[in-house]
Amino acid sequence: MARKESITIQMILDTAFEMTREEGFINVTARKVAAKAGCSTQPIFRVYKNMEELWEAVYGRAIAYFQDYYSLYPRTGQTPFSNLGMAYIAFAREESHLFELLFLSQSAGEGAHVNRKSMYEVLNGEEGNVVREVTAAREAGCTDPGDLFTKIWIFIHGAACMSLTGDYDLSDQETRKLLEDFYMKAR
Amino acid sequence: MARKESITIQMILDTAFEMTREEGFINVTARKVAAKAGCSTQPIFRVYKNMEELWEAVYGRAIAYFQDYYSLYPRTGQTPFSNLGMAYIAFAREESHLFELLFLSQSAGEGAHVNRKSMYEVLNGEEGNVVREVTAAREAGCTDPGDLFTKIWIFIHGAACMSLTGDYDLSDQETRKLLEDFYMKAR
DNA sequence: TCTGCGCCATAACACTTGTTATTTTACCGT
DNA sequence: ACGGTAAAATAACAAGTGTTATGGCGCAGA
Repeated sequence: MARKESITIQMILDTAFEMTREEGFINVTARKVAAKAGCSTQPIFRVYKNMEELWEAVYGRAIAYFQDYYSLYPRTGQTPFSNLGMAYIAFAREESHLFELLFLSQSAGEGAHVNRKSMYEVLNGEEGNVVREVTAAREAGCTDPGDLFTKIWIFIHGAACMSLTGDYDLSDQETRKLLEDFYMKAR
Repeated sequence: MARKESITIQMILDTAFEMTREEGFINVTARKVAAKAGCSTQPIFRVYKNMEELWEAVYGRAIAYFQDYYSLYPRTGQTPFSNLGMAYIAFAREESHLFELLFLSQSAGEGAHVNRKSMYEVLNGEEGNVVREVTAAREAGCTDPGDLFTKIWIFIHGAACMSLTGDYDLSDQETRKLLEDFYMKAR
């Protein structure tokens, strides 16, 4: 009946996502994606209405990528909080373009941006999680868990953003010590 | 001898800087600057070799702007650290585009980017400054001042970056309390 | 007043962007 | 084998970028 499709939506999304990882969101243009995928720009606009739709798909893929990254990151710290911090900071260092896209760009869509509140909810579903940790700390007569999580988030977000601009030079060991020390004092 | 200059380098730089403040660095193009300055693009390339040179001038102006902002910010806190934090966070909130340019963009030039170390040096020349504060804390038997400044910087930088994406909703009073509480525990 | 130099505006060039029209090409059903 | 049809390639359009060539025009010196 008709010609068989040779460039799938998966190939295009994979290519665009990989380019976002390596070169940053700003460099994901129709022609560059096409060149890297080894085709013309036409298949892109067959499977996506326009570039914005592709960018949104890349954004969704980035969220999933971070969740995988976080869940697979080795838990070497003594507390859920330090493990979260270690993973978050490492993600900013190793996947700076994805970190920028997810946690630093003021996105156009309303509920699209990943922030403190959405992270709190995500972590709530996790086993041995940070939220339970801060709640337990509250019952032990410490700070309000909401406040504590905010303080925690400010700190690890700060370190992560510094690592993004190359302004964070602490080793993993030093970071772990710093985080655990911070948690003990902050709660 | 010749026609008198009507568009000065000051007019162009002023316009470009104001556009960076309001619309962000990315929107500062030759034609847009010219339109806002009420002239053609020609005067721009008379006083600046190319756009990159103008952007560097804007960057320099942004640094000076931040220094003014910081030095004029009211000192309502009880410690130099909390005053630094209040000013830094307010700057990120009120001048988000300038903050992004100065503290979040990985600049091309080597020594151009403002970071923890350069801030440490700037603050060192200040009266009643943060550096002296952390040094005094050390003599009182507390943490190493370098470490303490790093911790301080991580925290205020984190809050500032959150405020950039609208993910920081604490009032000035709450912020001040948070910072002073953090400093007392961290040192 | 005139002349010439240099400022400024207009227009153009070369390039990149998203997007779309047109044409070629390959496949599946007949 | 052959047509039709959808996919893919080619090419084009409109808009926007930095930058440069061209030409008018206004002001200082004569």
